[in-house]
Amino acid sequence: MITDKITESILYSLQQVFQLHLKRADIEVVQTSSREHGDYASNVAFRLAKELHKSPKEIAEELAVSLNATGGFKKVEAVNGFVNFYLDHEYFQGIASQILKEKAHYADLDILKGKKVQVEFISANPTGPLTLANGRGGFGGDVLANVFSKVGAKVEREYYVNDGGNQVKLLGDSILAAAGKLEPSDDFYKGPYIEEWAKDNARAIAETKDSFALGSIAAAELLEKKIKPSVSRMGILFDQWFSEKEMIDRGEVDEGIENLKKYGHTYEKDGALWLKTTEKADDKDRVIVKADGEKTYFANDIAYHFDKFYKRKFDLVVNFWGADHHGYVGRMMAAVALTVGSVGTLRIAIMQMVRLVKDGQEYKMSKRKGTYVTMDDLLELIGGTESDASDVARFFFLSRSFNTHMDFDLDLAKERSDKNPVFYVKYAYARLSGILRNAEAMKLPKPDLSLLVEPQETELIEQMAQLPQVIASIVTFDEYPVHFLTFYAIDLAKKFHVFYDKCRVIDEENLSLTAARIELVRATQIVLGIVMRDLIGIDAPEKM
RNA sequence: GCGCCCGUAGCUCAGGGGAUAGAGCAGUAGCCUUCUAAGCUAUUGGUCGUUGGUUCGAAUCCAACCGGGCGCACCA
Repeated sequence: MITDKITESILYSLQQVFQLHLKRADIEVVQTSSREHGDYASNVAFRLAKELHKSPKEIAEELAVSLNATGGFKKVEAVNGFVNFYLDHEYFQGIASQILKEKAHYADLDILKGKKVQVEFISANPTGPLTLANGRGGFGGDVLANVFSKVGAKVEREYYVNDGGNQVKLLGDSILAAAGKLEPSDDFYKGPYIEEWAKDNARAIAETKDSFALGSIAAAELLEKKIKPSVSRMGILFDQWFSEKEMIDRGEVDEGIENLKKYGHTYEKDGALWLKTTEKADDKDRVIVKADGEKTYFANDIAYHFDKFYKRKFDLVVNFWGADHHGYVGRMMAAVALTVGSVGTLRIAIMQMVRLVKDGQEYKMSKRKGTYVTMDDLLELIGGTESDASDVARFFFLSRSFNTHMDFDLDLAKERSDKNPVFYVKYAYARLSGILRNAEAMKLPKPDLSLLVEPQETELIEQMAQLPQVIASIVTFDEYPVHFLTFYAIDLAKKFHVFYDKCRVIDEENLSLTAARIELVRATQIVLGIVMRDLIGIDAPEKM
């Protein structure tokens, strides 16, 4: 990457001018926000002012002299203590030919090369349809998995199906209540799908002995007929649907508890079995076997994570959880820290809540009360083809940081097809493709990229040169900011639209320039294609 | 009470110690005999919740406070 090259040059000059031997990590080089400060800049002079007993201004100026002599840049300038680097056209032309050569492998990195990585997301209880909150986690997890692949990991997408706990019994009770065989309760799930199922399955209700068994039948059906189709509509393909119930039946929970006991991580108190999570920074110890002999959900979850790390040997596991479960993070991390050690790493990404706004008012969602908006509702509301609707939703959810409490305006969802920037990006791709179609039949000379010297051309290439950095920061930053991708896509589309406006590509009078610009268009199509299809996961249309 | 997250343009949101704080939408004024105007250009709009602190430099880091969301089970 270019920043590495600049860093090396700075290190060399520091050695020459000040006899300073620093490490790469000590030097910061960033892309400038404005062209008048060059292409890249470093603040190294500020950092060294104290140590060298000189003003940043002086240091920067001396460095600039040295860098101009030795660095191989078009120009290096010292401005008020900043050292600004100007790159020459050859650098940008080089990036363009690199993209043309590497094609879909452009910006492939090896940060997680060969690592076995799992992303577990959505994992909504099979007691009802997917909601908007599931949409946020769904798209986020799917895209993070894409990014992991791009940096060399072997990735698996997993949906944890909670089909073994009390919520299944609750589902059974809810159905019995809907069928009039049980007193209704506030705790029960409500919603049209409960009523429907109760009506369509009178026989099963009559014949099935207990509510857990009944709930199991309903849960299995909800999973197949509601959840899986929604997931597929969202364009998500899971490698694994991991059943909690089957894990329990295999005896993994009992095995896990025995191991916890064996290694001294537990103790008994008040008739219950406790895990010493406080040893790993949890607020309090947690019960894993209740006084009545029942295992807690936490016990199952520990076994589940044993399965991930010991049975399936993932190096890195990322769980996507809603903010309403953030209180659970401490004990889960503690349990893994206590038992997994350096075998693997667990990371938990927390999605903040999605707040629905309807007619300017907050619309309260509750699965229990049956007031919620499903992913299917949303996709239908957005309209258009199924794949368009999914792309709009995907792009919208991915345009916010996970930390942001999102407002989702349902009234706007309908119009969003015109206003969502996803179409801006798609239009850029369609334009690129159109130009290439129009040029297909032309007889062009061998392209000479050194003809690409217009500022719009350089800026377009520079934007493409950023992609590796963007991808690297997503996997490096703690919160996995996949929303960088949608912002990047918009920026790239913008640079292209500007180029399109200022630089005519197909020009019968100037075939050599046409040939060079066609190459640039090809490169842009490659990069935008990577971002849209391989990373964000939306369709890149050749025509609109 | 304790913990996590948020407070930035009229609205929805970016901004992970640097130069003049940005984008989309909304508003205003322009640009189609030329590769797709789903586009481009110009422009209006800000006490970055408040007050202190750290720093050469703070929207960004720290502390306190004010607002808002979500959690604090031998539920899942």
